[in-house]
Amino acid sequence: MIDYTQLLKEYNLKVTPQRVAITDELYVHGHINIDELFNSLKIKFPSISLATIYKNINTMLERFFVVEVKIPHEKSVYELTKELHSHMVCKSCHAIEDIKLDTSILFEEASKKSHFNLDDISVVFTGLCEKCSK
Amino acid sequence: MIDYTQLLKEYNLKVTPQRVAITDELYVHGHINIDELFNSLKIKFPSISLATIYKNINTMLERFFVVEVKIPHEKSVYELTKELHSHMVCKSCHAIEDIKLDTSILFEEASKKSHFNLDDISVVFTGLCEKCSK
DNA sequence: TACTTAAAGAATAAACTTTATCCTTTGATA
DNA sequence: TATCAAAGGATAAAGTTTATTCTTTAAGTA
Repeated sequence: MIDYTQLLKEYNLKVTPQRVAITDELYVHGHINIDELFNSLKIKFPSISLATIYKNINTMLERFFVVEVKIPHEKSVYELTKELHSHMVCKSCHAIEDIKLDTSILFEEASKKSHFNLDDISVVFTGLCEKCSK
Repeated sequence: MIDYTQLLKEYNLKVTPQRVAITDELYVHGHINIDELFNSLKIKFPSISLATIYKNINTMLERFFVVEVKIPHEKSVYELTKELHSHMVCKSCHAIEDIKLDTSILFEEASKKSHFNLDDISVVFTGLCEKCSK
């Protein structure tokens, strides 16, 4: 497992074994929901409390160490903060993949057509992944 | 109030006063969450049950009469099904506005860059509305 | 227009999800 | 190594959503 000590410290998060494990799960899976995270962590920490998962995810959200991704018809998932990207979700197997796209044109179009002062965009595609397309 | 009888019937939804009122709220507000809907309906139907709101929203979702919109950092809102459009959310007053954009370029880019078979897109912008920008 | 029936509404309980509380343990700093 | 704020675990409490039961009603039909 990668050493996430430095990364956690950069976000002013005290380095605990549970947090390191959460970070690793997020890193390995890319996107994970609360239940999956709880079940994964229980392997390493059989006595871990669900409250610990919630508390950690919440403080990690506060510090912008992680980001919540809201997906149509799915439970929210969490991912490590990284540069702006979009998501694709498979309707069949529920796999989630990142994709880097140039959203600037859409951003400009929206800014021009509306009176909003926009500063962020969230794009989620739905469809079938390669495996499920066959 | 507009007569929503025909519209409800087209979606095979039995026409009840509560459903007409829900439809009207959705039409008037554009986007509304469960709490707001419950509180609005209580004015007309003081004895309405929260379960009625949930049951109706769920059957309306099943029949594709309404759609759930998931917005970063906000409660889910519901809207009447209409042609494809995007959303803008104000970080300050939480107002939500529809905007019609050409997402085909983005759609094509994602289809080309990935191995997903994409069929839907959800775009949500965040920023400040006109009033809150001042 | 009255009759019949499946579906909807209201009240309430139950299930599920998230947060709060309390006490113990531990990581970070000196 | 000692100190202390913060984190973890157990559990209760709060909040959200669904299920159950019974009553009422919309919609089709005679």
